[in-house]
Amino acid sequence: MALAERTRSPRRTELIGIAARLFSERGYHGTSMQHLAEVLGVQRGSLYAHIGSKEELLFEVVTEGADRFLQRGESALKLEAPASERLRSLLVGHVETAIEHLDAATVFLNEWRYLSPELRALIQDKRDRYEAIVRDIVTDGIRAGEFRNDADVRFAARLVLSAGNWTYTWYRPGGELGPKEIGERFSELVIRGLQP
Amino acid sequence: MALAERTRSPRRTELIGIAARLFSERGYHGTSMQHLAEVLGVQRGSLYAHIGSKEELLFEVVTEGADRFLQRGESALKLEAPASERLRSLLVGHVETAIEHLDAATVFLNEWRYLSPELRALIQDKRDRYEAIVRDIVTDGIRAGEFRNDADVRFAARLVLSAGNWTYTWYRPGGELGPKEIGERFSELVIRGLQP
DNA sequence: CTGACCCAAACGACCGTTTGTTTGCCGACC
DNA sequence: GGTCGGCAAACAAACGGTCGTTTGGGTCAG
Repeated sequence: MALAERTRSPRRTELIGIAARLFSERGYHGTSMQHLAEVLGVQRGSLYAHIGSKEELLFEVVTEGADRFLQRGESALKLEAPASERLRSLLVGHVETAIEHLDAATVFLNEWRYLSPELRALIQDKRDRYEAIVRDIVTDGIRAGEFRNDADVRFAARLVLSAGNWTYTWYRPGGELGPKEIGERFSELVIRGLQP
Repeated sequence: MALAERTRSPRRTELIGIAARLFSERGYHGTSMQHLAEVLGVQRGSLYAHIGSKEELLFEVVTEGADRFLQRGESALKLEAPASERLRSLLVGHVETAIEHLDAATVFLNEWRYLSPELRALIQDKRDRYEAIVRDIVTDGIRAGEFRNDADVRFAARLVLSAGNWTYTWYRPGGELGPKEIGERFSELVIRGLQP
């Protein structure tokens, strides 16, 4: 059976969701097919009716995480607004994505390196595209005079990504601040740092 | 043999160094005793002459990483200087530590969660102390009027930690910029963001 | 001759994956 | 309306291999 046909199976989708949770909690190598099967309520051999391999499962989860970030990033880039506003939108979207899909985001950020070289390259490509989006926005801001023209674009972009990507390590649901507030505060600090 | 006695054995130290490298490259669960033994040039059972368990090895590496950060942080806190200068010193020291001991730092940041609850609590304590140091410096800066008094201390501290902690994911030795330059640029951006 | 160091072998458990078979449900046809 | 083919889903069992760890005996330098 081709992968594309299996993709729509509800049972398969359910399994991917379970994998996202367990991989984020115990790590990819720390999660066995046995663990996954127990949560799904099935024998471990039965999982192979829905997936081709354990790695395929990791790839699905990582891709899901990557695509969410990329989608949000691209819509922030396309906004008709000043660069600082687009940067704010991107950072808020980033934090929201990371928090609303905490499991997939955690696996995307932590476990993608355990993919085989071929699959990892596909993800690396999406990471590169995302980082390019951030750099483009910062560059626009410098050109428009919104940001200091001596700002180092690559460092500014990395500060933004660092702030967003570390969130999943300390955020726990039910805190006093929602995703949006967190993103707003981060972006305010970062944008102030970039202003002339 | 007590743990304290074994600690000074050169062979054991060598093993811990190998563990730092392999755990950082392949993850804790992705590294087997077999892998470690091969690099040391020994049968895997022989490793147990030097350590009590695989987890003890992880604990040693994580502790090494944690202590390095904590030591640098404490010396930055004690500096006789304005808060902005101490914050700069801390961030530079953080990045330097992360880069100079990239393996131990990576394991400390990534793999500590796989420790058993008892050992993990010991590390969590060090993490808390480190975060408290950052918060203290920011609070001092606000009190002294160096930083905006509407700055959110916890968010500022987290931005600093995020910037520092994400470094290991993208830094590769031999780049154009050294650890010190990287730390300086980050701290400049952050401190600007905090100024009134 | 004492320790530090290591080997060879084995322990039971678990790993990811494959196989052949069974189950229960579906729409199609008599 | 009843029966039957087909099919997705799951089972039980086994594959060869690896896991972390223990044991007992050997080697060799101080």
